[in-house]
Amino acid sequence: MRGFGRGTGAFGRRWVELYLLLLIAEKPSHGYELSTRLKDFGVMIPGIGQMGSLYRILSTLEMSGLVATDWDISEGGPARKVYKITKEGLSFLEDAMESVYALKTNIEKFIERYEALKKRE
Amino acid sequence: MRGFGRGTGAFGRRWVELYLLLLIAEKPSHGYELSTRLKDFGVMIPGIGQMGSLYRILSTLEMSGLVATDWDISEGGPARKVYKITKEGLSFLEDAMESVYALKTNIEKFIERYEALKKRE
DNA sequence: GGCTCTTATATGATATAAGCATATATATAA
DNA sequence: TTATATATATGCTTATATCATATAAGAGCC
Repeated sequence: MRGFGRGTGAFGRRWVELYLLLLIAEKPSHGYELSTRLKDFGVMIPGIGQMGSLYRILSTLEMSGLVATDWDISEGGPARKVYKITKEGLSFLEDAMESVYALKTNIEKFIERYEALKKRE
Repeated sequence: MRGFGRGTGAFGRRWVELYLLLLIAEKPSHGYELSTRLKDFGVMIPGIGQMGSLYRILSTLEMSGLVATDWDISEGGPARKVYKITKEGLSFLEDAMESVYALKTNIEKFIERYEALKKRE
């Protein structure tokens, strides 16, 4: 059993997809930039330790029509594939927020119960 | 891409392990009972839709020494494999709480940023 | 020019986990 | 005797995560 919050298995794939959708909705970005913006959230996310996974997740988002892409060659250096949110992506995110709120409640319940357990000892 | 909070991919495996450790720490239980106690948390958890996955996760917890088991044949009906937390399990849970608190902060940040995005539109 | 570093995207191979079906078995209720 | 609830467990297939590697542009250095 591996640890938590140390880059392996901290979240599930679905959550990473939501994080990416939010980041892209805030501002269109390319994959490499998204990896650094993800780190700013402060909790390690699975499949992101290695860039390969991130690109694969972005591909699935693109294939399912939640994001669209443009190649940006204006900056010099290697070409950048810039992801932007679609209407479908925004409404998917909106629908998914229900689960995010539920998760928050859930985590709070978890903490509450853990602390009750601690007191009991 | 499948949905969230509908039994598929809502959490990661590592979180399920934590939930199970907390439940078992609160009260020793057998697998079948744990599946119903998990549902009481209100958010669907991956690998738990089907009982098979739950038993496999419990096996890994047992193999790694975080829980110990006893067979209970006192109640009638099929024998029950009762899981109880070990010292190692408790200290693992304690260490992991750091990640749980971080997740809470993280989710709050997510919600905050989503709501800021909504206002901007 | 050749060397290394950072930025940037992507795929191959393998290990782990999730999801679905199924097997086994005891007791109770209809 | 048939069905239902309880109870544990494994086989198989697909999906995901992890690790390694390939490709390539530009920048800085010597």
